[in-house]
Amino acid sequence: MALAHAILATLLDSSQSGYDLRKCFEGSVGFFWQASFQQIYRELGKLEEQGLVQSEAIAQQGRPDKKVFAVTAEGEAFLQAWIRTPCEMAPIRDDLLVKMFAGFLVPKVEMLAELKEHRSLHQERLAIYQQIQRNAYANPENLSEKELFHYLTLCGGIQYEQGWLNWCEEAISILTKSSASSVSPQ
Amino acid sequence: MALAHAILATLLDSSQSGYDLRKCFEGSVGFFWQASFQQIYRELGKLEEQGLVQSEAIAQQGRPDKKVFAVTAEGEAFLQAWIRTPCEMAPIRDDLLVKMFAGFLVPKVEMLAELKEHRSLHQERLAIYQQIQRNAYANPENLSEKELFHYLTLCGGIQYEQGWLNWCEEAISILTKSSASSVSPQ
DNA sequence: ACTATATATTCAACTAATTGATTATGTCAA
DNA sequence: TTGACATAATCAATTAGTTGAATATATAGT
Repeated sequence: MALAHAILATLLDSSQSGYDLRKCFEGSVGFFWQASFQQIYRELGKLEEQGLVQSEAIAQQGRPDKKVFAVTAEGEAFLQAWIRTPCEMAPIRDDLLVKMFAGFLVPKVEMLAELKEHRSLHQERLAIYQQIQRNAYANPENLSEKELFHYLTLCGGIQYEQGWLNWCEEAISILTKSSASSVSPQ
Repeated sequence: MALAHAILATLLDSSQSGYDLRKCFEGSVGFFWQASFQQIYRELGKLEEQGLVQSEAIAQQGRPDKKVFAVTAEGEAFLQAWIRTPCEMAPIRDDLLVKMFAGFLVPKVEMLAELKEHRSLHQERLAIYQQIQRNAYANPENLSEKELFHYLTLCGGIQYEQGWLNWCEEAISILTKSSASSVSPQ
């Protein structure tokens, strides 16, 4: 279970509200973890109970009040201890691959359409990550400790998307060739 | 929720017991889905209730009896319908990337050790997949419909592992360079 | 005035996944 | 003959994740 740790790691970068965290998780932090706001609020509650984060109510003009969460010393120690314990490889659980495994059940054109859709989704995502790379990490040699690790995380997201993109291209190419020479089932 | 669909797709390939399914999920089918045997048995129970699979008790000599599950016509239609509905990209949730994001909390040598461990894990996995590729799919041009789709799934696993491997190499290289010139904390 | 969007949080119900144990039978090796 | 391992299945408890809704305030556009 790493949602708690992902939240701590994000808050360590900058203290913020659950709402802002959620935006991080669908934005820049999304290349290593994703979570809904219900999950985030629930987890923040638990973390506060355990004393790993603490909140401060901030009154705002023209907007609802917000609770800004910050990592405590215990929270940092907890995160550090977790980082030091070895972890397993993340298991693959991908709907599109399951579909592909039984793809002979539908006409090839339909599988091709889904593959092309995913290709463009991964292309978009990759383009976003590469833009972050160009804008924020123009010369990786001169980064601070913290920035360097954030940069490595971004690189992970890029490799991941690149991998999927390669596969989409490969699968489209193979399926296109084979459907040119044979008739698809219904 | 694609566990049910992953089970149906696997059973469609060959009818088998929950125990055998579990072995598939940690073996060759593992490049698109992973599940524990508790999950599999529970899901098989549900699928049987819904009439999507049916079981036959097989008495064995020298071993406990087993229940072999087969996909019904309804099960196949159900799977086909699911394949035809578009799906989203799989979200990334990777412990190692979370660790990396807050990697500045521990000495670089420790992060490097973890990265090297994961590099070898991904290398091993990739080697297994590539061996399957060489053994079972020596010339992808002459595959049957079904085999072709299974082959594409394998390609997905290969690209995935290759992507992580690339990242491990990249991260190790960058961290090694930077730790040569600076002292680690802690 | 009405609608949509954005900020900010929470509740309730449900489904999925993990962890750990339990119950059988049989084989093989020390 | 004891222990380790493989086959085969299930139960109970807990944790994690999803879905859908509700509440409240403010801004911008039609």
